[in-house]
Amino acid sequence: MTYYSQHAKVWVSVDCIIFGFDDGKLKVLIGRRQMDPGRGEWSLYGGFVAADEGLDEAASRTVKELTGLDNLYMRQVGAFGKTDRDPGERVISIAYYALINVKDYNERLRLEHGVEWMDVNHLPMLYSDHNEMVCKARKLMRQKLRTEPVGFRLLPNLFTLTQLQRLYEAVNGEDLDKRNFRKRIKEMDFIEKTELIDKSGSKRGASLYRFNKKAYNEDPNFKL
Amino acid sequence: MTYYSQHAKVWVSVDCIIFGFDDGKLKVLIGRRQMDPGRGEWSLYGGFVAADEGLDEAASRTVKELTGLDNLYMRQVGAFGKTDRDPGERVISIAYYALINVKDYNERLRLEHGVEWMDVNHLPMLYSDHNEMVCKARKLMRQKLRTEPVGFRLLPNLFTLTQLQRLYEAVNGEDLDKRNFRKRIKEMDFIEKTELIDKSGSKRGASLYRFNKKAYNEDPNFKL
DNA sequence: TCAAAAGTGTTAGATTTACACCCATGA
DNA sequence: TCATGGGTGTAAATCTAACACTTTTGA
Repeated sequence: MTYYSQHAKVWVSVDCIIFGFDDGKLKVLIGRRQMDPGRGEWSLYGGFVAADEGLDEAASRTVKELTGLDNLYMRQVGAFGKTDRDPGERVISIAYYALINVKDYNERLRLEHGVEWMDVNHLPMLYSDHNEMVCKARKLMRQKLRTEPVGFRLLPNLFTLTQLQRLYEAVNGEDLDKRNFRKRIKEMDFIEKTELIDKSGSKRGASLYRFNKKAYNEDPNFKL
Repeated sequence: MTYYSQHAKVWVSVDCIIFGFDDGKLKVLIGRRQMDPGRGEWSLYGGFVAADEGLDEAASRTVKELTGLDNLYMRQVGAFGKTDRDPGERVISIAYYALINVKDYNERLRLEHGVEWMDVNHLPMLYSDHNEMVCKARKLMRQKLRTEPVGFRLLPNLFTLTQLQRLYEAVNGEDLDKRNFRKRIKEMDFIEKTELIDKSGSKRGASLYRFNKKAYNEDPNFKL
């Protein structure tokens, strides 16, 4: 006790970079900060870590509070701890990113919290070091999407190959060749074609696919 | 103020995974914990983050305290914050890894602190979640070494190609083909051959090379 | 003289990239 | 009937991986 107590305690918060994919663009949920300091500035959504709560827990709770969604794909981005990062007090913040399907986010709930989806390529200045957090989150997320099949978390359960391709284009910031892309998809047996057709995106209609997690676990050979 | 003060404060520490390369093996500095709880257990070296100190700063200070070394290559591994990770009190710890040349570490100083180099593949059980920290640090470090020329930080300024190859073999955990390895090195103009010969490793002697940082910045094409 | 590490090119196979046309349908 | 997005294969180029012998020298 004495050993600990000679040192200072600080506040620790979590900040969440919630990624969504809509209109062919990678987006992030941001809102106007409701409290001082920094009231009115664009900001990520965050919250304090409670005394009896782990960091991952705090992040999940915070995202659920905002979106009502559970069991999301979330990963830690890192700890941000410059002494002057918060203009009010010393607060160390642990950033997390989450992947959600924008359609799963209830519109009313979104408006209640006053947050909106903003194109990650055209973000305004954010409160404190939040732009840095988004930047690092993007890098990690991109790397993850290349090597693990988590991109599906940004799409509906059923999706077309064009949707999937657009997603990867948005994340990597470069166009992909349609034939090469589809060739690679065909090699991954856990991306299953269904009998269903989506007619919303074209007159002809496109086959809907789904990600089969079980099949992936049996033969996890993913690379994009 | 009131906004902050309704939340709990916690202790925040840093823990350092200090990597070295010796005897063909990747090693980590660990020592017996000198304080309760966990006195006597194998542990990483760490310290508390002071109120007026950033996280990176705290990590650098801690490593300097242990090794006397400055300006090391250091990167954050992440925040570890399970509520019960520290048996005494709630402490959130931010892990950092550092790369040092073992020859730069003064032996007397090492003994004074009672730490030793241990093969990263044969670590004992460590205090709290320190094994996890090492594991994550290794992953990040390996990824970094593949894509950026930072491996040199684990070697003397002048090194032979065999030394460099052994380093990469130790980090990646697999043997490399000598000819292919040297072919790749030759393509990178910032790895410069000097006129000097090292006779310590063989009768014939091997050319010594050096990393030219300036040349790298002008044409940063690294891949191993 | 021989053991031990240094140094050096070529080739087959695998992977990656570039590229253009027909199809089905609703408006 | 035509505009729109869906769907399909091949060939060249590049990259990767496998492989063995000669050199130097101190012991």
